[in-house]
Amino acid sequence: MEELRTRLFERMGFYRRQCPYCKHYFWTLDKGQETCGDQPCTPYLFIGNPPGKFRPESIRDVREKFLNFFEGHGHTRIKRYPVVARWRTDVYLVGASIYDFQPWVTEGIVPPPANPLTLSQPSIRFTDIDKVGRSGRHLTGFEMMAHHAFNYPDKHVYWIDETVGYAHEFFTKELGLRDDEITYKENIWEGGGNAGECLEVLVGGLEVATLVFMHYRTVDGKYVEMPMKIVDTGYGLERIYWLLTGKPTVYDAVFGTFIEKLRGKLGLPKPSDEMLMHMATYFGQLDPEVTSIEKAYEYISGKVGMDVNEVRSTLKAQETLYMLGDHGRTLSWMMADGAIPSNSGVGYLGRLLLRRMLRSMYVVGIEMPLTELMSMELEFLRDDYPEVYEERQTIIELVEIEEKKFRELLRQSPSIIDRVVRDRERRTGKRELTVDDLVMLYDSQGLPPEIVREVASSRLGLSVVVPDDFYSRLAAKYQRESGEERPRVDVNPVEVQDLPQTRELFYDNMRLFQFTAKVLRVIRGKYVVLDQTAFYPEGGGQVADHGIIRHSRGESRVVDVQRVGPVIVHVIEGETPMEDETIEGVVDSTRRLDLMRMHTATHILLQSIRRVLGRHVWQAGAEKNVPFSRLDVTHYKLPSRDEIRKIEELANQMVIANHPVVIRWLGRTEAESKFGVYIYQGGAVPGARLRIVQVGPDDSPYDVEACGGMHVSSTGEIGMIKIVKVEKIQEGVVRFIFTTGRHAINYVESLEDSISSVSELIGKGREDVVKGVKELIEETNRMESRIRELTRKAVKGDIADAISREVMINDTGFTYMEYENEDKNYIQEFAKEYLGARPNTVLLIINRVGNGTEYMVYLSPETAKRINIRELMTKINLSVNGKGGGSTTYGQGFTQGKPSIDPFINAIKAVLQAL
RNA sequence: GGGCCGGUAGUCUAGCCUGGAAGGAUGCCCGCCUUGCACGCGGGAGAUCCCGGGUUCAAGUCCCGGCCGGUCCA
Repeated sequence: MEELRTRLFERMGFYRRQCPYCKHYFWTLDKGQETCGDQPCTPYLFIGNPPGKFRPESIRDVREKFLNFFEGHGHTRIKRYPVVARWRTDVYLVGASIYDFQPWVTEGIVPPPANPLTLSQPSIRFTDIDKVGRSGRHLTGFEMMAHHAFNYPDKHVYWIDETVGYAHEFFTKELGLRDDEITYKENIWEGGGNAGECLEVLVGGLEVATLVFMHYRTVDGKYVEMPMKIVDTGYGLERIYWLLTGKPTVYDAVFGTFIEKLRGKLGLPKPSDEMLMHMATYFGQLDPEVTSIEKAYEYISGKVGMDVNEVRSTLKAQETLYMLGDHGRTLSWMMADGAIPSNSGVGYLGRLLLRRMLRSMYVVGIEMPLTELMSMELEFLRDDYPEVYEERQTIIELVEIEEKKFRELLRQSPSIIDRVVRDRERRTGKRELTVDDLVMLYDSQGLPPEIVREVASSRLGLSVVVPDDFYSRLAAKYQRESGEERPRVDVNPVEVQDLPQTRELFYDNMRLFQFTAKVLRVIRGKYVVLDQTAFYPEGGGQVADHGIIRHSRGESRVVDVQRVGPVIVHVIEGETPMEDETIEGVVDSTRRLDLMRMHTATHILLQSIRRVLGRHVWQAGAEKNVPFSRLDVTHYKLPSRDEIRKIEELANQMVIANHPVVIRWLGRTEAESKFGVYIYQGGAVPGARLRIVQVGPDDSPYDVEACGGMHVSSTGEIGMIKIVKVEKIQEGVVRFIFTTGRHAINYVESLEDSISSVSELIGKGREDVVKGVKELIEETNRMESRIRELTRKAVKGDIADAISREVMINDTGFTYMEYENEDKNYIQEFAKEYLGARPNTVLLIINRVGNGTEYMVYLSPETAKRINIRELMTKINLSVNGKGGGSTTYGQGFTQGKPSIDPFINAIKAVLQAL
């Protein structure tokens, strides 16, 4: 790596040194400085002794100071992006400000919203989640303040000299630090397929900013110079604020008032600043793994001269408070952006945070409901993130649902654990829980080992050893790569890669249903590629067009249309056209117009759902098909009947209003800044220019999305939007099945038909069907109880019958009943009653079914002590050539044909006589 | 997207490994006790054992498929 010499360093006379510990080179004005100034080589120097002259009253002061400074230096301030990265397919969350511009801006395909620009981007990283609350400086959520400059070959903005100059000026002039308090450490930065040299800005042992000079692409592990040179800086807002306050930890600086308020409510002990300082330096420098926590407590206990147990309990509680502050904020950010806790996707990351919070609260014994804690957190966040506070109702409701699930899990945990213990005991004879059991409990039930240990010892008197590396053992279980997507059509891209891109006539005219084209290729007599087509290929959730292709040999039916590489492939049935000939294509226009109605209706419906249910609603998938379409959205519970009605009303108001549907192509950056990332409902859309579909007039559009689909030109064409069914397809995702136009009419008519049929069947007028069905059900109930009564009478009659036949053999009674196709339940009831009345009797029941005979023998428990029913059954089996067996009081067998009852009777009598 | 666990009266749950008449708790109904209520005691009703197929003389239990719920990981 080349040394990063800049004008600033030369002008001011910085020294370049190498750190003896980490071997990194660094620049400093402090002649006596030996180490690089970063953890773990240099201890914190600022705690209790903040550098600089600027003393911010709140974190907002720092943010404003930064943004104002760069605005004053020719940067345009832009709005922050959401934390949920819907414009990207490769990540769920924004982890840095540069994520906002990847890959389209960084690849040079679209221009940035401004150049240079500055912003403060809330970012989320889960990589150091285990250290949050403990290390004193790690957070899952932080704001990355940044200034970016995008240098093109033909347009240079600025590069290293200016960037380092700005940084130094900001820290010295704005924050009032001394020149020699700042160290610049050289390093290499890599990520997201790009790389570049970087300078880490260190103050008082803390990294407060990173200045990245991105100008390589990583290809096969090698660096390839790229045409663009990007200044990618990241200033840690929370860290800088921490530095300027000199508080023991970043959490005290950022979440201080929240934590103290919470501590007050919970009545938890407050650790001394000295304790916190030792904790922060210890954990800060050693970057400990989970295993060395106990040592840390001993070390701190020695340092402050306090009992280790007291230190442990105080600091554990403190860690939890810290972690709650951080996780709560990250969770609020995510949920306000529509990440609903669930078992998959970005929702799982939300649940992970929630579960961690609940688990820690349980371990420390905090009994406050998480909803209450989150309400406090949201009040705390109110001034900095008003847009998050806006969504508090949804957030609290989501937390409540997850908390309920957790409590339910806790409630059931004793019986779940008990079952596993007994299972283990049966298998190995030992009353214990192995590590495998703990893994299984966590993996399949979500029961964390901390809770299992607690429950096992208090409820089952079992001590459980949880290994220190529990969670990493678990991680080892999951090392597998994901499968790739299966192609939708059996044509390999290689087979068509030499062909020119198919001209897409449907984008020129969405109502072009007849066209002529040249056949470029026919593959295996089944797949046809044309030079141009009006057939819409499956995409954006809209299914493919159908129709016919007329050619010299006759007609082919088009049954599917798919994109393969640069071309559109028509899947045909029937006669095959010849290559190079000119054909006539005819799109099934009725079907296509139906699909256009469905597609525009999907946009209207999505917007209506969002307006009724809330801004957390995002499209999670859709299929526009006939006769029914479906739209999956993120929502945390099944909408009520009332909400569904409101959605339907709102959607149909748009239909009736007959608004125009405007389609235009816009540059990506322009579209984003005009309409926001809401436009990415169908997922990330590639390309520099986006096809923007706007429903409603320009002055007040109802819905705007980036979409490649086919649409009607005014909403009135849809005719009607009818929601057919609403179901929860997975945690956090609700599916709306709906229909439009003539299919909606058909649907309503079929409902009418059903009502008519019911009305006819029950012989009541259409207005009285509900009442009529109610009456029928009541009638059925009455009849059921009547049947029960009659059965009881029949049983009594049969009992009398059987008693009259009963004989005594060796002081034991014997009798029998013979039935034809009798109900098993009836036989059981009879036998139960009979033996209740006459316990000393052996009861034989024969039931003739189909072309065979079932035979049953019943004994009371008393009689069963004298007679072994299995032996008895064996004898009967032999005498009638049947099969059967039984338990102690009940035997059951079956034989083909219908032998007389005598062999059954004789076999039993023989056994009784032999007693 | 993948793995694992589960589905038994209105509710909660045992039984499943090792097939043999589906048990308990709670709630409900009736009675006793009580001035009344609560408690207590006695009795009663309440289950297509998620659905479908298979194996078996016999399936809640074993096997296969599906549906639904939970959970962990990506």
